Amino acid sequence: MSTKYNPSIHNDARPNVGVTVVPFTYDLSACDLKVLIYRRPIDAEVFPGKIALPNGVYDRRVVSTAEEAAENALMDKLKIKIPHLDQLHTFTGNDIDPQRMNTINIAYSSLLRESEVVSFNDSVSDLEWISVKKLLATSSDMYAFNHKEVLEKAYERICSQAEYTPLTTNLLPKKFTIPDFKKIIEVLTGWELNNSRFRSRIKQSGVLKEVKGKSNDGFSKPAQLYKANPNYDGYFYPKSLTGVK
Amino acid sequence: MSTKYNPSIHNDARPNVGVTVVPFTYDLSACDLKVLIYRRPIDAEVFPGKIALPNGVYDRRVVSTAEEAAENALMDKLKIKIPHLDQLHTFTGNDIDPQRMNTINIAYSSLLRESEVVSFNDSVSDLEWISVKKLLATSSDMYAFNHKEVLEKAYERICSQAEYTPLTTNLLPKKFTIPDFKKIIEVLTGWELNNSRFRSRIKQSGVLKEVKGKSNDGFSKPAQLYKANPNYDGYFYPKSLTGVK
DNA sequence: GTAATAGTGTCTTTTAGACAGTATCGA
DNA sequence: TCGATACTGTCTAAAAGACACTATTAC
Repeated sequence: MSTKYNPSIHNDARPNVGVTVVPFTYDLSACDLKVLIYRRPIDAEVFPGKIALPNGVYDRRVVSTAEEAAENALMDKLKIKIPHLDQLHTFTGNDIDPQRMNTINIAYSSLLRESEVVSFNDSVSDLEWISVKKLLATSSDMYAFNHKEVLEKAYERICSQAEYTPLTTNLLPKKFTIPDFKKIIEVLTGWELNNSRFRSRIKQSGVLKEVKGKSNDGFSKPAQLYKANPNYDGYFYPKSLTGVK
Repeated sequence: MSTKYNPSIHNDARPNVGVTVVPFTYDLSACDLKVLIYRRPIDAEVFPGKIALPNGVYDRRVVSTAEEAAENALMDKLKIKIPHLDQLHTFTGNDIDPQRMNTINIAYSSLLRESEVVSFNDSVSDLEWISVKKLLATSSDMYAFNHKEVLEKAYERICSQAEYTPLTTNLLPKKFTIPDFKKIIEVLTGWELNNSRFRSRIKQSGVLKEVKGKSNDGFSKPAQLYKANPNYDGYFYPKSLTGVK
């Protein structure tokens, strides 16, 4: 690292670098977490027809950060400009690419609101929002690259974060109800939450802010709308998010 | 990523890739977290004389994973074979290297036992174990590359993990006392822990295993020795590690 | 004996858990 | 009115917090 930069000397040492994005959204009516995948073209030279997550090459002539490369990969698929991106993990090794290139794969997860992305479902035929639970039941050789491993890690992370951060509010509409918020945590953690506890914790912590308006599903009591408190920093009621029994 | 691998075509796109390791140890008698740094040579072409963390180039001809490159970087400095490595973050951009090369820096933290590394303190003159708190008070232009940023992130992570995982046991001797364990958590979190609570949690959780023998400092009651329970998985008493007042 | 730190017990306060009960909508 | 879900209150159980007390070492 201390030698002067000389492209012709250094190029040969350099590994192939790519980015992968795991775009999540949450289907509020089905209470199900979904991920965006595409099918590799039938005539692709590697992994034809396999399931893949949005990805791209990190080309230093085109981008200057990996976040930029990840944004471009999402943009390619969804035409979304400023997605919420979290760096997940950097995978390295010879077994990511079938040609056994020594590859570096910088993976991101992205939490998206259903309303912002769902319209693209039908228009592009190789794209699909698919239930994460269903997809994870699929054998890893149905996936391109190491994408099952990436998805597993991203899913594990999001479920774990649902326990102690309000990050999942990024998957809900901007205005949502407490039952919505409660439900998504229950879905991701597998717990059943105590209702009155949950509500008092929200009040105490200030994690949500009440906004004007009520939900109305047309056949039960309307619920107060809230938004995520943008100034809230830190854990979401550290630990008291324990389940019923 | 779908095009066949051809080095001559792809090389030009590839960024410079390096690894950085943040090696931590804990000075039990001073109750102080330390980090291993070296001074860049005076005649180095970049950052001469600056403070740097162990680092190295990721050369795809030499290593096949980033972990391997990180192990080599530590090995260079400390002759340690199998260090405990955690992937921290991957930094990317044009501002890591002064020549404004587009660089990818995969950073790791490493938790080391004092007994295993301290002997190298004196032998190599450009190496130094230095108090993290003191070092972080130093302006970022005393550091090489983005190494202050890397150190800050690693320190933040280790302090946060001290709250809810038993990871800090990797910084203690293999056999240690409950007061030792309590103290390191107090130092890293800045809390003062309730003694009887702390002990009952350790019993309940099974995070430690009692071993034969007692400590003896020569002037107070000897304390029972414990080791980290290798089968313990998950959080260390999720969240009940709250402080005194 | 004292100083010093290890380790336990016990009481009070806080928080979680269970669940009954009230509120507000559509039909 | 009823069915459905939102929301509140109250009692009990469990865990945290404060702190006094006992234990074991060197001197």
